Amino acid sequence: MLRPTTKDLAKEAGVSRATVDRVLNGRDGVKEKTVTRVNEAIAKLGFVRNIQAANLAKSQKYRFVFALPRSGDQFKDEIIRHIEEAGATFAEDLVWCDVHQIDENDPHSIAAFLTSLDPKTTSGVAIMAPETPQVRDAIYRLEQRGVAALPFISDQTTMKDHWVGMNNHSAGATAANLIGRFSNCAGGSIMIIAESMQSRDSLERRLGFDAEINENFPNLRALPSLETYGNPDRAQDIIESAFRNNSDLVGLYVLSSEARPPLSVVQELIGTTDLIKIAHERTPFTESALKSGNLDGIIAQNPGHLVRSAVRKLKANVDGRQAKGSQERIRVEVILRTNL
Amino acid sequence: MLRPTTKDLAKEAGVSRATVDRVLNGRDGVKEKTVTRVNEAIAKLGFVRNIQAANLAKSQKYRFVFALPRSGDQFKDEIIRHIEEAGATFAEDLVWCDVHQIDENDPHSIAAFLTSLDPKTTSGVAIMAPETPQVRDAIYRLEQRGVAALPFISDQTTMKDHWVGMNNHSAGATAANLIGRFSNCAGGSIMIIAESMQSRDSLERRLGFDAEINENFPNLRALPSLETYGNPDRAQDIIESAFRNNSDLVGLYVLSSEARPPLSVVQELIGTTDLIKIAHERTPFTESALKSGNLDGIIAQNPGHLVRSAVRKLKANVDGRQAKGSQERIRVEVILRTNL
DNA sequence: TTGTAAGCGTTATCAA
DNA sequence: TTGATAACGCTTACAA
Repeated sequence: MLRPTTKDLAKEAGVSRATVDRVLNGRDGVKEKTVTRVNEAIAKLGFVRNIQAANLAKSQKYRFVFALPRSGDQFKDEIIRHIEEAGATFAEDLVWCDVHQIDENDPHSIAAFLTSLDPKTTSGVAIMAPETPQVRDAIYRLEQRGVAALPFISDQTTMKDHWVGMNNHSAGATAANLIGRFSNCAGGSIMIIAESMQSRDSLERRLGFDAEINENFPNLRALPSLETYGNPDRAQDIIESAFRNNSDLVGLYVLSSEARPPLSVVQELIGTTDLIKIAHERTPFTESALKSGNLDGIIAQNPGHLVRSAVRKLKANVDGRQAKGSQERIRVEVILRTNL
Repeated sequence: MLRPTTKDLAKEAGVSRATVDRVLNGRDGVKEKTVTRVNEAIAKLGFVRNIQAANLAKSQKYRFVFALPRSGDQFKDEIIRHIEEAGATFAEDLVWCDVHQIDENDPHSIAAFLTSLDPKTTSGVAIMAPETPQVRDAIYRLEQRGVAALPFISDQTTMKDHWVGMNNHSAGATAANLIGRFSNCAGGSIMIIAESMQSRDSLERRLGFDAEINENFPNLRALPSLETYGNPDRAQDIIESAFRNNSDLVGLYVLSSEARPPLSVVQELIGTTDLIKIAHERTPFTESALKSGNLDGIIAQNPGHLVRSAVRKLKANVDGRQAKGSQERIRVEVILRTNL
């Protein structure tokens, strides 16, 4: 039942523990033949290294920075809250988490920030920012310098599936599915409100939404996306005019992560209504809207899970491991009044 | 940035590290005054013990047993699969997981098994079994002997909120909510199929279901629960007769964790239909039923999360810690065709 | 290219 | 009631 140690490996391979360590960590300056012998011993004994002991010896500590947009509302607050909570949870693994605010619309300043990170003090960064050439390059250079980088919530195409966040296509499709099924017998049009359609996330949600509507709900029609650009006056104007011009509305989909600003406008404009309303992310606002019947469903990604998954992935990266499979998939959660 | 160590504590309190260790671990044979001094030093320096180093020194290993019912179908298989996966994930924390099958309907044999567990080889047990006096007592004695015990999926009232599983009242209510909203304009009755209504879990789901229907869907009527007792012939009979006697059916709720047996019977009896069907737990069967339109929604608890949460809670218990809050809440998940 | 020996932060076994 | 001292499994100077 006792796992073999480096001592056992050393004996088996007829070398010292220092040499075993060199092989285990891929350091060079070891004869090819010795490497082979050690590797054979590893295979033969079924050696699994004790990471905790290794960390103890190295006095390894991890400091991770979460780079989040300075703008934002309650969803951002939730994320920050969970970063703090994760800091407490992972403290025993010698992990520290910090939040750094970035200007999401200023790629140069983001790149400058990433460039300024010192591998000596920072083990990794989780980055929530839209994809731009500057940021993409900065991430690349960061990893060259030995700082782990991980796209967070906002996708970066270059990183393939190395990122943390939910499948936005599926999220949009699920919003459409809910509106379609909840409206059942009725036909009509659906208003879609976004902060901006510039980001990949928004596009994917919209694509998923349209695909689902077109495929399964022929009597529903998704209107063009209204973009608020985070401007309350503009939001007021375009939403009001959309209500005027569409008398057959049956549903409303708030596609952006921060649901409060647009939904407040809507609530003020039309008050209670039997319009079916779906929004993203669980926050104090969406939660209470759900309870009061002002919202029919929330499509959410679990903020705690997002943060912990990011920490585990960054840590695995630093340790030179692969993060474990199914745990890291971020679910597209459906939250209704009954499963708050 | 460096955390204080026992060495710092010893210096601060003017004692040796051995004494610090005694105080930290609540061992006795230390003068009251010394204890106070060490505790003051802990508070003053903000000492946080390094569990990894402690485990290394103790050569601490954790062996957890999952006691699962021998009967069961695909949901049980999913659980077992995730126990194996968790075994791999937690291997680096020196955690081993084993599965042991129990006869869920034979409380004496369950109690005997629990009694047979040796604290030397077993750190804790996660128990999935209905509550009975015998099991309750065995759990109590188990904990006296220093083996951590944790009700798993099946609730045990005596353990208060020390268990792992979803809120079954909320789960039932969510099933009702979905059927209610999906059926929208239609009124009628809802068939409810359970394996048995003996267990607390079933009762709570049923209570939640009824509460939601009564409160929010006055035009719907939940029929008495059909109990299959896990017997295919009986299932066939009672389901067939229920279909005969209720011409106004609009929905069907399979309340038990294993949905395949009853749903297979239903599929054979009525084929495709526009009856709204909701079942529990994500398995290959329910997944494919959702895809093919034979099922409208799944109410699920994430099996991987269940297992990992159990491991973390047992481990925290062994370490004499409290498990961390929000991470351990098992969500009532709603799974639709679009967010599989 | 390899080995020796000290050290990481805790616990355990003695002896005092 | 306390304190030395040696582990635990691994890394890391420094020496050979």
